[in-house]
Amino acid sequence: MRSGAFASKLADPAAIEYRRSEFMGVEEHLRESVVTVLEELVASGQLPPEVRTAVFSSERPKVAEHGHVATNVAMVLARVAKVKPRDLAATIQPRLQAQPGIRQVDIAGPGFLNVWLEPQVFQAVLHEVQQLGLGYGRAPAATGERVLLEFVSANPTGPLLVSHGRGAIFGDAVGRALEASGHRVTREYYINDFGNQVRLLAESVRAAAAGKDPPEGGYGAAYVKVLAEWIKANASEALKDDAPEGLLARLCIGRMLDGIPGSDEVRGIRNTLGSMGIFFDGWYSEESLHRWGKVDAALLQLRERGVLLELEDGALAFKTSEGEDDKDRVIRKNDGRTYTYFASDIAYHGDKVGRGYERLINVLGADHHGYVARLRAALDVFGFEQQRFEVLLYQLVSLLRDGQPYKMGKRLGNLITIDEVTDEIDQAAGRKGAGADALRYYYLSRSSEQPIKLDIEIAKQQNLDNPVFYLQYGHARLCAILRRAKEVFGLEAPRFGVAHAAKLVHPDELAMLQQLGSYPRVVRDAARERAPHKTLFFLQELSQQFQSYFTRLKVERDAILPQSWQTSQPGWEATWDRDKTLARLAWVDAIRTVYAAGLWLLGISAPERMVRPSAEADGVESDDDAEPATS
RNA sequence: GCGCCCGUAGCUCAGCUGGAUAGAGCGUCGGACUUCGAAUCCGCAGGUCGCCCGUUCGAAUCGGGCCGGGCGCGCCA
Repeated sequence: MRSGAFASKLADPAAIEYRRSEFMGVEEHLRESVVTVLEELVASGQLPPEVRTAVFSSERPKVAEHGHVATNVAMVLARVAKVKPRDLAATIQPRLQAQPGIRQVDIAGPGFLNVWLEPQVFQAVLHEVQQLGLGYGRAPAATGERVLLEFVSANPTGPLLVSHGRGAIFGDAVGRALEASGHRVTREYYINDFGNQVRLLAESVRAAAAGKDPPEGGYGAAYVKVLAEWIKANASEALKDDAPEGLLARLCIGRMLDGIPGSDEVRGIRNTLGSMGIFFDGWYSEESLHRWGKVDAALLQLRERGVLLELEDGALAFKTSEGEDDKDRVIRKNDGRTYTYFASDIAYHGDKVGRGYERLINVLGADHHGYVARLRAALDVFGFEQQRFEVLLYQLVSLLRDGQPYKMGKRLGNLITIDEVTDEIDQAAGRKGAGADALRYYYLSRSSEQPIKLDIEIAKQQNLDNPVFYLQYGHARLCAILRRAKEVFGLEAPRFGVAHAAKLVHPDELAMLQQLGSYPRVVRDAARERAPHKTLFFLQELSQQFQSYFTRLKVERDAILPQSWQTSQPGWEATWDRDKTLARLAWVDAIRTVYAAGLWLLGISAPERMVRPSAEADGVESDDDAEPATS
């Protein structure tokens, strides 16, 4: 089951087949070669069969002098083989060197095997990328688990705030990563449209419509007044004293979700998410759980399981303390009829189980950590295996303003919404969607386990030197080369041909092919570890490699496309290596393909052109410059 | 007090299923434009990987203990 253990794969023929069909790049070429050599040594009795249990590395060394790829196999096997690492390395070395595609093998340090490969091994990556196009790196679709991914689920009693953005973006990126590794993902937003907060919103709107202050604990931000105006104009009957119970609340929630046309304050949660490329398959209403009797039904199951406890004061509790939780949790208050949110959540998760998913994933902010044990207890009652339930906690976003802690409050009227931040960046960058890209990049450039400090002012204004534009620029630049090739020289990237590929011999070109070859592994790891930031760091590195190469070519008086200093010479075409240009175009196109695939996994757009902003011209009052508090 | 997360360059962060000389961006300083897109590239400087023990050929990485910070421990959601 452990990936990396060649033994388990050899033991299972099907696993071998799977592995062979799974392209894993240059490192995997060495891994296979090592396995072949070890099998030879086992067969000839020079190594005990136990070496098959070993887990060894095959990776690109940090320094170029250590080869294209290196493995620690001799060090790992030394103990079980009862030989010194360097002696074992010496046994493996000549046989490994004889394997196809391997040019040279050195023994180094405590027993590393440093390996240099033939160019064909790298060039094969180009073939693979061309074959699969944007599907490169992705597992076959719909071969994995059926997953229910619940995220955001923010209270619809207000617009989505920048802090909600992290959960939304992280959850969406996890969903994309899971899909890329073959899982079938259903995205769901649980709407808390029931209970006290909703009632408070309705009362606050009623008060605002009458020109009064909100009730104790109510909502006082600007959007409440906008809601009140809309209700007055479009559904004033809901404000009457004899209006049906809950009508006003339903109208308010409806507007918070779908927005009020033309209003910046109430743009609608669905629209906010949609503008960031985040779409849900389901919007599950808490209120409907009650309306359809699912809460009562769930509690009946709990009662039958004997996990309910009547408290002395009339309240009803779930004996969650029999599990991991540290105390029992009340599900019906001591008035004997009011359910807590936990009652709804029990029913909701019971419903999820009933829908037959193989895996349930909840994305929650770290402040909900204490809630996990409760959910596990509930899922236990419904017979759902704990291993198939995951809670992904992301650490919180703390807001700063000009370096000082910034407290948001629903009554303070100082809410910073996602829309507000993305709008400002859109405007500064002169492109709709730039803000969403920037926010996505910012949140995905940190591990979910890392707390984030977000400075509002910098988030809104510091945008032209935002690293997201570096990535996008890299992509646009690749597109520009391909565009120019076609428009000026009538050349298009050719299909893979061995003769063309053989023209790719520049060390940087081979190194980048190696990098492209590791992309499928990055996708797999990002999905398996629920760590989309790994994809982002991969792309960052890819971009750096290319831009560095591109400048280096210039220094070396070389170029992908013929330059004016060449074409201005009469008869220049006689000395032009046209096949090399074609090979490089194919190579550029492969990089662009992986680039676009990776950006898609992050939900960041991959523009083919970027309009360069006039740097200082509109420089957002740049006199109080720099003070790089954040990022 | 208990639980989870974090502590790596001046700042923001990667690296953590143990591997060779710990990386990137921003910032500082110095270089590279005849632009296949310079929103770029190259270089210099910058580190007790919070501290202490332990595990072993080898620890930023694993285990234990401390120190410091964030969050949680509601009949709120």
